[in-house]
Amino acid sequence: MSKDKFVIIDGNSILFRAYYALPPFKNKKGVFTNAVYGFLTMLYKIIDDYQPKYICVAFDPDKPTFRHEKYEDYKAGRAKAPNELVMQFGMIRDVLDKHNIEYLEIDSYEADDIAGSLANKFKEKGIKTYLVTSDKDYLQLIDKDTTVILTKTGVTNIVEFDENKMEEEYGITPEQFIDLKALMGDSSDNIPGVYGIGEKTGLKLLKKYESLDGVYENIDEIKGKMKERLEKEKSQAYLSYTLAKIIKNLPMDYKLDFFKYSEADKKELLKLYDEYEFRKLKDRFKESAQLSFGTDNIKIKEKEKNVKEIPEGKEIKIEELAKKIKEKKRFGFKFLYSDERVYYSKIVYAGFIIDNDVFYIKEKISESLNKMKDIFEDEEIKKYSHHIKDELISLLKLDINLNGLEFDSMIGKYIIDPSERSYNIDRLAYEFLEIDIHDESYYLGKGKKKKNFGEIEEERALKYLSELLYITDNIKENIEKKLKETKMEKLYNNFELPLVKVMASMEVLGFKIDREELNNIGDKFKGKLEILEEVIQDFAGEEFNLNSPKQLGEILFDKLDLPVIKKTKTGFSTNAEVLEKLKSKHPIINKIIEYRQLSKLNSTYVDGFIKLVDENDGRVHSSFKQTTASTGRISSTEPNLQNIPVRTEEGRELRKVFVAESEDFTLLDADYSQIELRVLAHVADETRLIEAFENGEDIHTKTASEVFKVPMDKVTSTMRSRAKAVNFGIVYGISDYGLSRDLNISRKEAKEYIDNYLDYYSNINKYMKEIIKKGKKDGYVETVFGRRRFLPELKSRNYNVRSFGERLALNTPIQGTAADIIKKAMINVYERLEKEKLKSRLILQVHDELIIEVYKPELENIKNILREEMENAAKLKIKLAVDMSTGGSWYEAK
DNA sequence: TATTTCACG
DNA sequence: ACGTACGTGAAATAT
Repeated sequence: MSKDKFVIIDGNSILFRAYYALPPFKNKKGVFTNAVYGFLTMLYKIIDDYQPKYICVAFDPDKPTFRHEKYEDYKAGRAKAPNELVMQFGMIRDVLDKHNIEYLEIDSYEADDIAGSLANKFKEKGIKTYLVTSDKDYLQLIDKDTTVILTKTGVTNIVEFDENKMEEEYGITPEQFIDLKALMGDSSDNIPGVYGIGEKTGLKLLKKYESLDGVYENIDEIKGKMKERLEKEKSQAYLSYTLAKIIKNLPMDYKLDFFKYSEADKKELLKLYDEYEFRKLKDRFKESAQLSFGTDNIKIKEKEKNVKEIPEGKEIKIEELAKKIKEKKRFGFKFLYSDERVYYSKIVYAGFIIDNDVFYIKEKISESLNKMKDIFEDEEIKKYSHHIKDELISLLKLDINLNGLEFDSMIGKYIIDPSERSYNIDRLAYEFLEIDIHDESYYLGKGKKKKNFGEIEEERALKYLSELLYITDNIKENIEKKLKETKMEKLYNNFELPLVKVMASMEVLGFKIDREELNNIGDKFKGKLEILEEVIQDFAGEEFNLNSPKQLGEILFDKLDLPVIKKTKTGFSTNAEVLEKLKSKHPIINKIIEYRQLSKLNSTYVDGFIKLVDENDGRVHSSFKQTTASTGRISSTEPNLQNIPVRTEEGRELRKVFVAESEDFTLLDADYSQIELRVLAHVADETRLIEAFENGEDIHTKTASEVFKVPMDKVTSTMRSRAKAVNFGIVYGISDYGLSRDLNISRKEAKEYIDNYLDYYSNINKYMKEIIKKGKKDGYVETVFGRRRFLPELKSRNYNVRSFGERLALNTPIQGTAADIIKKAMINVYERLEKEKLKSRLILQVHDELIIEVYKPELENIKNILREEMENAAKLKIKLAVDMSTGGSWYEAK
């Protein structure tokens, strides 16, 4: 029989930790909820993992405690809890009430005294007590029936301390922990301790003399400065002891049963979580969802809570559907697919919504859609959907080129807030309509067992389809209104929506791969890897997995005893930077560097790629994502075509496998020259930089000349490359530390470069200060074209988080504006190729670079078009410049 | 699923 | 005293 468990949580400690560990999110009303959320995830984790029979939460009082009376500087210098956190102390009490969990607060004593006393009182009752906190002071309370659960990092990453673990970690008993505190003090509580004694020395003394008393009884054995200090600060040490000692005998008139954890008041709790917008936590208390389909019609709370059901879809004949659409001239639609990768899937169901009526087709879908070709292609008939890129792709495969795209709820919400984790329809339903629907994974499952829409009950699939269409239809107005209010209508209508078509087109077109060449390169890599592996294991004297950083670390730092440069949270760091520094220490290092590089190229770009070449056309059809990057960039997956190697010759070779379709075609590669620096010059209105660009000067040389204060013709190549790093750094939100690390120079030197730079480009200096101020004031920063990104990090009290926010504030308008510009260029190029009925096609974008597969007879024409559209995509204070080149492969065209 | 490493702009 | 360059995605190992 295992003992009943009693969990006591230090409410203040956990809330504090949660508040600082989590991003500062808030609900729609602007109330911060992060600490409450964090506390609850911890509470639920503890409940799930430990199944306690009894629970109590202890809080600190608002007023001074007996420790303040003993020592007036107790906790002095500690910053007052910010209001955003204080509010949450009240909120968590509400939540605990609804859970029927007891909490205690006792005048003039702290939460740890309550915890200590409770644990002590019930010790003899045959229960096991767990104290949950982020405060190490609690370790003194450990005994055979009392365990401390400490937060490690974040909120729910925890570690258990019992007597054994205590011995292991510190080599002292729990009681001795008080003596340790007396010696070393505690800066967070402003407990003084003895000056000059920290954890290491403290532990050493205790292992020798056992206790504070022991230290003083044997004070003559101790020598030198330490003895002096100990003698001088004796009273302070004993005061510290009293302050650090947790009270264990507060009168507690409670029966154990008082703390018994029973049912929560689900209804009330759900109401509260609705207000706080804790969607995930709600699941815990939802009445268990009816899995049998058909019976779980989701009720909708329309604004004024008149309950209404989502319309059920009706099967319809294509002719009838076409008729309805032609009358209405506007419809929403969505397909459900047989595969996650739409390009490779079949349409299982096609759903339509017209005037809130949902229809579907489930048979002969391709045939039916073909009959609607004229409707889909008619610019005058308006279409909308959620994530319509998928439908554009499957229609393109049927040779249907959709026109009249009016709205995409996924893109709309992305524009409103580009930093969301997901833009799934269930989230939008909740946010805009307060409707709870099941998400896709509810129907399909996830992970390895994930099904597709062809494998689940028809009724369930159709239900999801109806919900999706209904929601999309009904949030359209909300989203469009919001876009108007935030002045992002133009960005949405002129950039994002038309871009969807371009993305779909690139995806369907794909990029031709020379498989033979790819295999050859792969064989070459694999041959070299085998040899390297042997050599390395020879050096190591044993066989081990070279791909395991853990095993490699053990070989390098344990076995070969090389100096440890850096540690990760799990062990030794063995990354390229570290290896670079170890190069001279052992011949194995160079081989490992080489192995790493080749192995990366081989696994990611050879083996990974071969799997993704389409058997039918020999091309890779990467999937482009328009709602992933918070800055407005697009991204590419399966395969990622935006990170094909180029920086090393060995990697660059891989670009030889990216070829034009046939002898009749060639590749045209065009990239913007220094687009981010040009954008910087524009937004900062930095005349000196603008002039440098206008004069066609080499921008890095120019920067070097100013930073190092030498004439342009005296700039060395080292100076230029360092200046280049400064230029990049400025765009990223520079710090002397980052620059010094990057250039392998001292921090002082790095700071000098930056100061010189900002001194010369004074408007950039001004801009940097202003954009941060603006971001703080408005809560967001924006690009030249009005794309916004919210930066709650700027208001964080955590220095690191705040600094991160400041760098984002600097970088986002620059990276984002550049993204806006190339998006516009893509749209214009695409539309021109279409309008002029050219055979050449835009097939790829890599952030500042476009690749067109050109029909050779059109080459000169295309070059002109591309240059024209790219250079005129935006009118900045500086002209945009484009470099172009052509070739049969990407390798040659660069 | 998280962590580490490394490919790109 | 602290601990940082901005934005992504994929593969491999460890948990």
